[in-house]
Amino acid sequence: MLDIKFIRKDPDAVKAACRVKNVKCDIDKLLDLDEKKIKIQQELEAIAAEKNKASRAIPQAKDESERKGIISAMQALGDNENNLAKKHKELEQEYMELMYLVPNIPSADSPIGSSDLDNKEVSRWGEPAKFDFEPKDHIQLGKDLDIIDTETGVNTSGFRGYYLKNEAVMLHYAIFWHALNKMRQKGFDLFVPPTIVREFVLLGSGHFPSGRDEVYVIGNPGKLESGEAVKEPAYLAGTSEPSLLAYHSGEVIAEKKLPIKMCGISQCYRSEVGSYGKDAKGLYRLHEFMKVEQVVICKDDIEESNKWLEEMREISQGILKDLKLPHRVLAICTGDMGSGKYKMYDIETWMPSRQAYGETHSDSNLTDWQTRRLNMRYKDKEGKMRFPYALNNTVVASPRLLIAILENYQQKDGSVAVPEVLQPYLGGQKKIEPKK
RNA sequence: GGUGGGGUGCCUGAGCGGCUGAAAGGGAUGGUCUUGAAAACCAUUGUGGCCAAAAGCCACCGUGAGUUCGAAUCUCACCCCCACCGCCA
Repeated sequence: MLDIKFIRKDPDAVKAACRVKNVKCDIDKLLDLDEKKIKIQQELEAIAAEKNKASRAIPQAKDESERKGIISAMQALGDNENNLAKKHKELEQEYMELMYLVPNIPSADSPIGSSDLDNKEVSRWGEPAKFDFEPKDHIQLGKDLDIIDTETGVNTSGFRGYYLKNEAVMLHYAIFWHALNKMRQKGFDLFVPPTIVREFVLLGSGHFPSGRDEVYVIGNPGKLESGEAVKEPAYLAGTSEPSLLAYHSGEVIAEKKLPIKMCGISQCYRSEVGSYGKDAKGLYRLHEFMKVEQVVICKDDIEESNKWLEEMREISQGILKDLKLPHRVLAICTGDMGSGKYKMYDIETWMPSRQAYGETHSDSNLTDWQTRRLNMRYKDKEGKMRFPYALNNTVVASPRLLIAILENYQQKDGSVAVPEVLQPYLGGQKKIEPKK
C-alpha cells in the first residue's frame, strides 16, 4: 500500500508504475473516491460536532422542556447523518479495494520490461559442468538411486505429488540444517512459523487480493459449538514470509530493535493454478515444498534497505557457493517483479537437464508497501511514527535445489557425489550409489 | 469436550452511562544534582484524520453491529487470550 498523500501529490508517478508493472488500477478513480470520501467525512464531522455540543449541554439543562428541545433538535440532525454514514462506508470500501491494488513504485535502476525475457543478468558464479558422458535428469537419477518417486507421489497426492526417499530425505534436511546454521551465525532469529494463516496475514504481505488463486483455502477450518462452520476462513501460506511479517503487525517497534532479522523454515503450499502445463515433470514446480526464508525489517531508508537487499543476496549466494553450484543473478524487470516490489533479484542455479539456469531464489525490497498494510511502525528519535522497510529472500528451497545438486553432482558410474559441506549431515556419506 | 475468568496506552492496572483520551504505578526521554554513575527530585511521554501548519474539530479502550440525547462503561454477534478438568501427537 502506498501513502495516499503521495498518490495525491504525484499521481503520474503512480500511473507510470502501473504501466511499467502491468498493473490494472484506476488511479483517477481512486483519487475521485478519496475526494468524495473526505467531503462526506467533513460533513459527518460537522454534524457530530454539533451533536456532541448539544449533548454536553443536556446535563446543564434547567428543566425538562429545555431538555426535550435539545433532544428534538439533535434528532433532526440524525436523519441526514445516517444517509451520509452509509454512503461514506460504501466509498470507504471501494476506496480500500483500490488502495490494496496500487503497486509500489519500482526503483529507478530496475530494468523496464514486461516479462522475464526483459530481466537483466548482473553476475555469474561458477562454470556449468561439462560431462564426458550422457548426463541424466533428476527424475531418472531419482529412480535409479531409489530416492525420488514421483509416480507414486502423483497417485497419492495428485498432479505434482512426490515422495522423497532415503538419501534424498537426508539431503533435503542437510540443506536446511546447513542453512539454519548459517542464518544463526549471521545473527538472524530463527522461527518455525504458522503455515495456516488468517486473511489479514496474506493481505498484509500483499499475496492478497491479487494472488488469491495461488493460495489454498482450508475447507474446514473448524466448527463452532453450535456446529456451524467458523466464519473466518483459513489459508495455507505459500511461504513463511507472511507469518514472519505478521509477527510484528500492528506493533510500534522500538527503533533500537531495528534492523529485525528473521529466518523462518516452513512447508510451503502453492496451488499453481496459473501455470498448468508448465514444468509438469519432476521436482521443479510443486504444490508443496519446504523453504528457509529470510526477512529483514529496517529503517525507512532507501540506501540502508538496498544494502540489506545486497547482503541477503550474498547470504543466499554464499550457500550456493558452499554447495559449489554454478548460478547467476538477475535484476528483475518491472513487469516481472510483482506489484509490491521496489527492487528485486532472482538467483538462478544451473540445472543440466534444462540446459539452463532455473530460479531458486527471489530477493526483494518492498520498502514500506507491506508494513503500511500491516500497520507496523516505529518511532524515530524525533518521536515521529514511521513505517519501516521490509525485505525478503529465499535462503534455500527444496526439493527444487535437489534438482541442481543431483544433476550437477552426478558421476559417470551413475552415482551422485554428496556435496562436501553436506556430508557431515549424512553421517559422512560421500556418494549415493544406484540401487539394482 | 466441560466449567469459569478476561481483552483498556510501551508495560502492569483502575474505571463499569455525562469535562474520562482515560487514575495510579512502572518504563522511556529531557533536566537538576554528581568527577562519572546510581539514588533522589522536577518536567515531558497517545495514534490517525480534516491538513502543509496554527487554532479548532472528528474518530479510536479486541472487531463489528445495536440501545441511548450521550458508551471504555449497557445489549448482541464475531475474534482472541487465560485458568482448572478431560482427551490427545
